[in-house]
Amino acid sequence: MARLAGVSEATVSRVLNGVGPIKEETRQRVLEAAAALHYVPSAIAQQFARRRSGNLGIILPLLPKVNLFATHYFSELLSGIGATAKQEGYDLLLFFQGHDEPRHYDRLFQAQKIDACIILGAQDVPAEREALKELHAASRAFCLISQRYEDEPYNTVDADHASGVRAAVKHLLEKGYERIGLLNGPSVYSNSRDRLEGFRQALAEQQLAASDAPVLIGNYSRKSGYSHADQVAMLIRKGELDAIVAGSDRMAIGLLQGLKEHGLTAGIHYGLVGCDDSEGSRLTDPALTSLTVPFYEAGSEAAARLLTSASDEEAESGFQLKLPVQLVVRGSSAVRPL
Amino acid sequence: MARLAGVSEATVSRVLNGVGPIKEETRQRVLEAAAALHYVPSAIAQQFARRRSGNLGIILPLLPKVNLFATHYFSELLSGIGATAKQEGYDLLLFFQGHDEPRHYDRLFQAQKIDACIILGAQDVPAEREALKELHAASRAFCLISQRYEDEPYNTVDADHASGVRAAVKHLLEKGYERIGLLNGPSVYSNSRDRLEGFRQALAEQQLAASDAPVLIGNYSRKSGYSHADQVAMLIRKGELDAIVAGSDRMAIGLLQGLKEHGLTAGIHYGLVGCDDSEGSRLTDPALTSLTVPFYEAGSEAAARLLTSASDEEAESGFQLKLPVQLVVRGSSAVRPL
DNA sequence: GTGAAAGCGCTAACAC
DNA sequence: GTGTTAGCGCTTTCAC
Repeated sequence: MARLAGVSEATVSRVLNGVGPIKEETRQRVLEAAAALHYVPSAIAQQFARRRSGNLGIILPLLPKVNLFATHYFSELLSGIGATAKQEGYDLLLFFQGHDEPRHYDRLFQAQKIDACIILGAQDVPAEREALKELHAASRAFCLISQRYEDEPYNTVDADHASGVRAAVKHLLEKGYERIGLLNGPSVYSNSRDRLEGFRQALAEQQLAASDAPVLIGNYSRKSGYSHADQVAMLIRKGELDAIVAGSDRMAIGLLQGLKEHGLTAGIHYGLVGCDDSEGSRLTDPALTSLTVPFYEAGSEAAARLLTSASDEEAESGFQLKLPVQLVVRGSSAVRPL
Repeated sequence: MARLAGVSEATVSRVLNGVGPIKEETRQRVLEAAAALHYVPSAIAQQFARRRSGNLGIILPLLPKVNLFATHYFSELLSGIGATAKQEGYDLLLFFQGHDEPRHYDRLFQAQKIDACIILGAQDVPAEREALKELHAASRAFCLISQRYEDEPYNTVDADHASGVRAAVKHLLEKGYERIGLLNGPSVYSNSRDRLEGFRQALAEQQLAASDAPVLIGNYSRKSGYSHADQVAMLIRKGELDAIVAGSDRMAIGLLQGLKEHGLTAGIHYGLVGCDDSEGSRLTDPALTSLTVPFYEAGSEAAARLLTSASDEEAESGFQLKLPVQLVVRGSSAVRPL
C-alpha cells in the first residue's frame, strides 16, 4: 500500500483517480510513492468497488472454422471499436456466439462482465429477437451493427445499402448495360432487404419494370456465387440479363469465376458489381467494381455512442445511424461492347 | 441472496462451485432457489474474491486501418483461441498494441486484468524483447504465436515454415523448374528466417548452390509483391529464375499481378508458390499454389497449454510447438513447358 | 455436511 | 483538503 510511503489513506484513491480537491504537494508525494513502489492498482478490486467492469462486450458469430470472419468486415469493425474503446478507457471482451447455442446476452450484464455491448452478425430469427428483447427490457446499453429490426427501437449502426445498390444500378445503366439483375443474400439480414429495396427503387427511377428483373438468392459465400453461374450464364445467353449486382464481393467473385468457365468475362460479356470493397475485389481479373462500406467508422461510432452515453447518465435518446456507401469502379463494369 | 430462499449461507457458494461435500438434498434446494430468483453470481465479485480475472489476454498488433488482420491469419487464430478458452471457462480480453506505443504487457498482469496472455505479431525489436523479458521475469503465463526468440526460453507455438518451404522447393523442382528464387519477408519475424533456412536446406539437398539463388526481401504485403515484379521479370527474362516461393500469399498475388503486366503468366512462364493458403489464393487466375498453415490449431493449442497449466499449479515445463505445414498445389505451379 | 466470520483491495459517503 | 469508516458480493479457512 502506497499509504505507508506517503502519509495519507484514501487520498491515494483520490489522487490516482483525479477526483476531489487535492493539495498539489500531497498529490506529488502520492505520485512519487506510487512510482517508487511500482504500484499498479488492482483492476479487479476497482471494478468490484465501482460495480462496473469497464468492459465493452463484443458478440460475434462463430462461423465454421475457415473463412470465419475473414471478410475484412469484422477486422475493420473490430479495429474501429477497439480504437474508440481504448480512448474511452474500456477494454474489449470477446464472445463467440455459436449459431445454435442459447443466446444468453443479458447474462453477461447480470454477471457484470460487461457494461455495454455490441452485437455483430445478428440475425432476424426468433431466438435472436428474444435475446434482444430481454436486453432492451433490462435497459442495457447495447447496439447492433449491420442489422436492424424495423419494429424495434434498438440502437443500430448500419450502412446505407439501399443507396449503394441504387448507385450501382445507375452506374451500370450509364455504362450501357440494360438488363440488370440482383444476386442477393438471405432476408434474415436487413441489409439483404435493403439491397433489394435499393434495387427496386433504382429500376423504378428509370421507369424499368422491376417485376421481370432477375433476382437470385444466395448466402453471401463465394461458393454460393459460383453455384449460380449456370443459371446466370443461361440468362445472359438468352439476352435476359447483361449485368448483375451481387450482395457481397464473395458472391460476385464466385460468380465471376463460374461465368469464366462458361466463357463469359466480366466487363466484356456482362457487367458485375460486388459489395464491401474487400481485398478480394482487387485480386480478380478483371478487378471487381464494388461498394465501399465504412466498417471502421461503423465500429468506432457504435462504441462512441455506447460508451459516452454510459458515462453520462443523461437520458440517452437512442440512435439509428446509416453510414454512406460509395461506388468504386473497376474493370468488371467496363463499357459494354455491342 | 439465494440464502434467504434456501436456509444456508456459504453453502450456496459450495453448491454453485461444486466444491466440498454437500448433501444432495440441500444441493437441490439451493439450485431451486437460485433458479427461482434468476440468480446470476457477480463475476466481478468472484474475480475479486478469487484473485483471478478468468480472462485470457490477447495482444494483437494495430496495423493501419485497412487490411489490418484481414489475412485470415488472425481470424483463424482467434477462433482457435476462443474455442479453447470458452471450453476452459475463460473469457477473451483483447488489446490492440500500436507499433510505437510502449508495450506495458506486464501491467495487464499486475492490474490483474488477465491471468494469462497470448501475443500475436510480436517482432524482434528491443522494445518487444524488453517487454517479454519483464513478463518472463515475473513468471507470467504467456505464449507467443508465430514468433520465436532463439535465445529465450519463451513458450511459443509456430508452424514449421522451414519444412514448408523445403516442400515447396522440392515440388517446383519436380515440376521441372530449375532456378528457384525466394521472395521473403523481413527478418524481424522468425518465420522469415525459418523460410530462408528451409530454402537453403532444400537447395543444399539438391546439390544446388544456394549462393546464387535470388533472394528478395519484401514486407509481406501485396503491394510489396507487386513492386518486385520488375526485378523478377528481368531475372526471368535473363533465365536466372523460373520459379519463386513467396513468404506470403499476399506477396505472391501482388507478384503474380505485376508479372501479368509484363506478359508473364504463373504456371506457364514461371512457377509460383505462396504461403498461408489464404482465401485469396483461390481468387487469382491461375489459382495459387500455397502452404497451408494450421492457424486455428495454433490458437487452440496455445490457449490449451496456457490455461490448463494455469489451473494446475504444477511445474509447467514450457513448450515450443512446431505445427506441420502442408503444400496445396494449384495452377500457379503447373508443369513448366520448355 | 454446514454455518460463522474474516477479508480480498479498492471507492465513496461522511466527518473533521 | 484529508482522514475515518463502511461496505461492494463473493470465497474460504475454521469450527462445529
